[in-house]
Amino acid sequence: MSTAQPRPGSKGAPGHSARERLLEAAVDHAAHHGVGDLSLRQLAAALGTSHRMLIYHFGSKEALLTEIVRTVEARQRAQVAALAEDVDLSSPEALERLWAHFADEALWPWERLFFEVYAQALQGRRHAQGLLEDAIDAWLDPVANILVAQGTPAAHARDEARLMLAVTRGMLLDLLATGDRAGVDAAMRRFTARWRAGGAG
Amino acid sequence: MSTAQPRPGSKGAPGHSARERLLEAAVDHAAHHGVGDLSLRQLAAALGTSHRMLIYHFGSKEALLTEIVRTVEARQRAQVAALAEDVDLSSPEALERLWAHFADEALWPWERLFFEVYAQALQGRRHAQGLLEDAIDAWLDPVANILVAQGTPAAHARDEARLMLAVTRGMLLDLLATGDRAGVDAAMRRFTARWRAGGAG
DNA sequence: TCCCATCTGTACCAATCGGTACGTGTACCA
DNA sequence: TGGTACACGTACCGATTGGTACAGATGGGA
Repeated sequence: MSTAQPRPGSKGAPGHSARERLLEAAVDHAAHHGVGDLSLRQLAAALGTSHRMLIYHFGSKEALLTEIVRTVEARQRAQVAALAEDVDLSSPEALERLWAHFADEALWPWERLFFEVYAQALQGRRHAQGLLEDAIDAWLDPVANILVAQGTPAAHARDEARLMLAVTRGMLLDLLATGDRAGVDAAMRRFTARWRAGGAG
Repeated sequence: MSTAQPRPGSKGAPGHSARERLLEAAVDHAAHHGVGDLSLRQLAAALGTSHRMLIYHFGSKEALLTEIVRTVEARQRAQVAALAEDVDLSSPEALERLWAHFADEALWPWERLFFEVYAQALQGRRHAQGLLEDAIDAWLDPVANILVAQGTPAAHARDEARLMLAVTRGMLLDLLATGDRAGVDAAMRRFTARWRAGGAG
């Protein structure tokens, strides 16, 4: 059964190859159903293909999971870069604006997936290690730059960035568990207000 | 359909029943090997028994996992209660003392397990839901009490507790991923120092 | 002594898993 | 026209899974 998708075998459009279409759909499925109890057959059925095709295009389940993790990671990084351009970093409300972005309910499936893969990586699962390596380090410089633009002395910027990262992720864990946006926002305000008052220390 | 569940505790020594001994060993095994790819046979082999016994004592794999989660949760809560008694809450170094406790490498396996189960709960896994319900709420009052003893106005205590919880968990995520105790401690110091300076706001 | 409840292991079951063998259809190139 | 490389599905494989059937222990009360 061929779907109504564009050229299945066209070599001229590598950006829309069958493999890339499958990967995109697989990542989306992973975001909404998790990756912990994923089987090739279930995934293939959800994508309208057979598990044989997943093996064919990705080699193995492990390789497919690795690719999914890499894709999620790349999207996250692209998002940070985009945010750094969209938001006026020197604005006093920049931090609130950034938090409002990450707390948006539309991103929850992706954040759930992030924490799930993160936890799997902490337990030594091979396919998740890629995310673990960059989970902290890749964020420190971009966040530090934002903080410097906010007036933080460069000498403390990386420590402050590490703190900011921890606060954001801890708050997201709370938000995803409770769904209590108002309560989490109130707690976050305690942090940003104090940060702005004594940030130059 | 359903096997006849043996009611535990009918014996005279419930504290040392075979079931409790198995559960304790299973929890310990879960802390060191994770719970994501756990099979009854592998677990039974590690505990020196057969998977038949795990089914016999706990009814099903799902029920065993639920019990493991409940045990981990109970231990955590007992730990908080013990800490609140051990540490002089009005001491200026109380927060540092508490953080030093949670950051201790001996607890890392338990914290890895906590985050793994937490993430599974966020993905809807039934056996993990118990932990999710109390992951935030059960901690707010104890932590708020500590903060009040530190001088935080009661009006802000719960918001501050929520923030403190998020910072601690975010920092633990960093620590478990990087193992960089010094770096994480430095970031944490940025938080506690500012908290002490402007905590009464 | 017999009985019954608790506990444990062996052998087995159907289901599902990741992965493979093999045949087919199709688009492009010569 | 024939060839070839890719894309795809059906049917199957051995291994492993959670769970069950059943047979043996063991020990305390009658």
